[in-house]
Amino acid sequence: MPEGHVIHRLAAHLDEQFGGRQVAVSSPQGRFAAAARLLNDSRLLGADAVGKHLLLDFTDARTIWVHLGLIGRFGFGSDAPPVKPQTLRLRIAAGGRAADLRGPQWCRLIDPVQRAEVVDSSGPDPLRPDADPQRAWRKLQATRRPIGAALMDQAIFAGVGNIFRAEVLYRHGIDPELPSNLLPRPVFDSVWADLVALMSYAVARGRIDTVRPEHTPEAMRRPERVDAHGGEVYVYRRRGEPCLACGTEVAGQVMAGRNLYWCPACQPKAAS
DNA sequence: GTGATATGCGGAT
DNA sequence: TCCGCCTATCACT
Repeated sequence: MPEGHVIHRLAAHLDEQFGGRQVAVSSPQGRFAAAARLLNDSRLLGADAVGKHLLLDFTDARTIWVHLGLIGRFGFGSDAPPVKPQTLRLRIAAGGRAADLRGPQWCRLIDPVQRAEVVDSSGPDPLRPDADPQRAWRKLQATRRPIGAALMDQAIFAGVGNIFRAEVLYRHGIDPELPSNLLPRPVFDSVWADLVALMSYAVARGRIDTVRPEHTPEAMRRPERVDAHGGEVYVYRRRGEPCLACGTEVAGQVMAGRNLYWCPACQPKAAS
């Protein structure tokens, strides 16, 4: 489920439901049991998101560091006995409500030093008001790696994932193979502003929409047409389908270990 | 039932 | 560049 917008929504929701409250912490699955016992009945001070990292701060300088990975997810419901306890890594409950974490890549108890390391190792996060895009710009200047790979690097663009990578490149007509250090500064500024806008919208709406009104086919406006990832997109997972703007077949290729999609006509190679 | 796939990442090769 | 990991879902037999 997770690009940065999902984590920011989770942080806000957890904060709203459990922030400032004494909470029951458990690990029905057992894999987080020792830490859960330590935290049980203590107070959750707040939840914060940095890129794809979710940080749950408790009293006594204890923090739960959650990274959902590819398949992790939080579910919210009552604190009735869980349906599949064998996969329930972490439950946080108070007032009859529970937040259930399953399948995370990491769920660890960390101290303030480790917490600072998580924050410091992240690049600027377009969803955070304190983000400094200049840090991303400097890193791009120092590498010839394709911009399509750099966008997946959490030390450069924290919170950007495979959907936003494909979509922001498409919306700016950028060839994914373009070396990062050849990206013109005005284009970078525009990409950053677009990430802020697209990701903020995704936080607010709980889905990713990137298609401009003039490119939205009538058939796509119907709710039932909404894609499995939960929104309307130009190229993500549309390999072989016609580009919404020009009709060219959307291309697909693995880059940085993940499937990348783009339109060869709208995102042409730079003339050499 | 089986296998492929998924908005991710670290470690081995 | 490949592999393993964590879990759920969906297209197949």
